[in-house]
Amino acid sequence: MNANISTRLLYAFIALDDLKHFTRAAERCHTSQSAFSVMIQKLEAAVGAKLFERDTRNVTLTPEGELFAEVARSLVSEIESAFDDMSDYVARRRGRVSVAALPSLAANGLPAVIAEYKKLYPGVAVTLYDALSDQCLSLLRQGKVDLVLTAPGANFLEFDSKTLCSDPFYVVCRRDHPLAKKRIVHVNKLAGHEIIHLAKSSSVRQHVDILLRDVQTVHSGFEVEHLATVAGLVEQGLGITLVPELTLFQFRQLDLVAIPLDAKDLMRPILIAKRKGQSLSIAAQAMLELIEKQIGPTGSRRKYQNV
Amino acid sequence: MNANISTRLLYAFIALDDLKHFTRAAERCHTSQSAFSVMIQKLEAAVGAKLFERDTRNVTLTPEGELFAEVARSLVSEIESAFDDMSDYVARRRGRVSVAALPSLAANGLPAVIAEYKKLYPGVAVTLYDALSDQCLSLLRQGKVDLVLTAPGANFLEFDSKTLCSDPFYVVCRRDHPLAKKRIVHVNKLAGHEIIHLAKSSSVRQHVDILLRDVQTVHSGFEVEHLATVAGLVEQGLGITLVPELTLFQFRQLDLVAIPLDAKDLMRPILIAKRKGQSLSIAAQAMLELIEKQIGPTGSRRKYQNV
DNA sequence: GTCAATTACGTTCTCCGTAAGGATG
DNA sequence: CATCCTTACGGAGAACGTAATTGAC
Repeated sequence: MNANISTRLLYAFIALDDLKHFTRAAERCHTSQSAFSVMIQKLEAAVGAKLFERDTRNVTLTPEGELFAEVARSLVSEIESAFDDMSDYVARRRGRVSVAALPSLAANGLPAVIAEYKKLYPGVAVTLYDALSDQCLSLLRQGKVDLVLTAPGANFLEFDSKTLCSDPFYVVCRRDHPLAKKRIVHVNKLAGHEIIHLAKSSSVRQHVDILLRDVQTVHSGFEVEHLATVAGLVEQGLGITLVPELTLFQFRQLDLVAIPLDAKDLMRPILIAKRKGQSLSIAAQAMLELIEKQIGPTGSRRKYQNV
Repeated sequence: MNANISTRLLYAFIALDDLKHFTRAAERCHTSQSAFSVMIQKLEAAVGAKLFERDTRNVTLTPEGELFAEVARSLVSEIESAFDDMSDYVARRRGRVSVAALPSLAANGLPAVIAEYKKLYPGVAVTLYDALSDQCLSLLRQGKVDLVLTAPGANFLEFDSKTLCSDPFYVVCRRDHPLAKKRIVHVNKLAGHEIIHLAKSSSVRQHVDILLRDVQTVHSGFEVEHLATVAGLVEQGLGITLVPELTLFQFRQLDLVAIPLDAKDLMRPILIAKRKGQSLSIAAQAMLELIEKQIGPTGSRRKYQNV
């Protein structure tokens, strides 16, 4: 008794059980009647028992056939539902994607992408974490998220990553500030100005420090955690600040001006990362592709220029 | 996505999931590694998704692969248990046989057969009905029993039947009866004797009437239902009786003598019958064969001669 | 350079369909 | 004699194994 059954045999059996007629059952199975006859014989050999009592007139189940009929029908339905299930995942009718992103990206670029994604694949559950870079990467390491959008820190070799876009820096100041009228500001022009900083741990600050390495600016004494705080401080005229484009939304509503910084070579790269050597689920792959398409390397400056 | 999967593919998948190594998994599946590689590709095509992430060093499941792993393992275990189940039936380790028989056969020949059967196939449940011929056949018609052991009545063409043995008639009388000393009695010698009869509806009586068609016997006036009653009456010297060999056990214990009747051509045939055009279960087939072997046409006279 | 999966390719074998055979009512 | 399952047989396609190739460490 060799249990190497294919689903075709099970379908053949069920067809014959339903129709009790070789010729018609063969038709249902899209095969010739002789081939069908052989298939039934094969199945009987595999099972080790005669399953149908047949002469040229009648086809009936043997007692073992009746037993097998239950088995076969339940197996087929299990197989079908299993495959339907798989097919749902493959077709992204079901599934799950988890993305972690820096708050700036989570608030700014991603919602549109996620909205589009949900429109395309309404059955897929999308989870979004907004967290600082380290936390994002920790989530990725733990397998809690499929994708991470962040600015590069140390140890990026641990992951498969790809630059999505480069986030250029802007000077943000009050409308009545001397710089406010400029169309573009060179880094050197920042000398002597009071700068409101973010905390040293932030990735933005690290870039700013590099930008201002050779410029003699004045430290305002403020090192705050949140951009909203920075915005408040700037609005009160306590200084100006340097932030990447993707965070400019934090300064909207206020009477502030954002001026592109002329330091094209020193932009904050935005990376998308996934676990190394581990492939993405089909749902996650689709998310990755959509993110790459929508937050590609092109066109981001234009979009967010007006604060 | 074509769901025509064979169990071999599932086993291949599971082997690779277990071993994470094509070469070793191929060995477990008794196939070459190249064939195995193709099998996995086939499975992936059938499922419609890449199931393993592999390079020459590492083999890991993709997210879809993990999903499929659950599916595959559960399917395989279902298939295996289903086939094991069938195989139990085929090997008569499990099953059910129901037999209906005339009380004389149920009490006499069958218990030994059933005991032997239970010894051979302890897992098969055996049910025995002892009933009169009509009831037996009714049970068979309803499908409540697989086999019937009875003496032929009308309408036996309705069933597939086969003569098992012929049940010769005996004269039963008291030890002090004139016939008691005979080694064999010819029908003619019964003339003038008082006969205790069974009811007209019994198959035994119908045969007796034929036997005695041309013999002038005296009717004792008794027409009773049960052989035990006949036995009691005979023991009290109220007459003699004619019964087939298989009922003689009813007269044991009593001080009676059974003498073979010299009427070889007029024996009660015992038939075994099953439903027409419906094959027996494997368990029932085995029972039929055992019955034929043990209650065959030979040797029955010897066995029951001494009352 | 070695180990391991994939691809190439020729052989074998299985499977299918046409057609003949045989049984049944 | 008509129906319809089984068997026979030849060809097409699939699967397999050997061996060459590619790729990773």
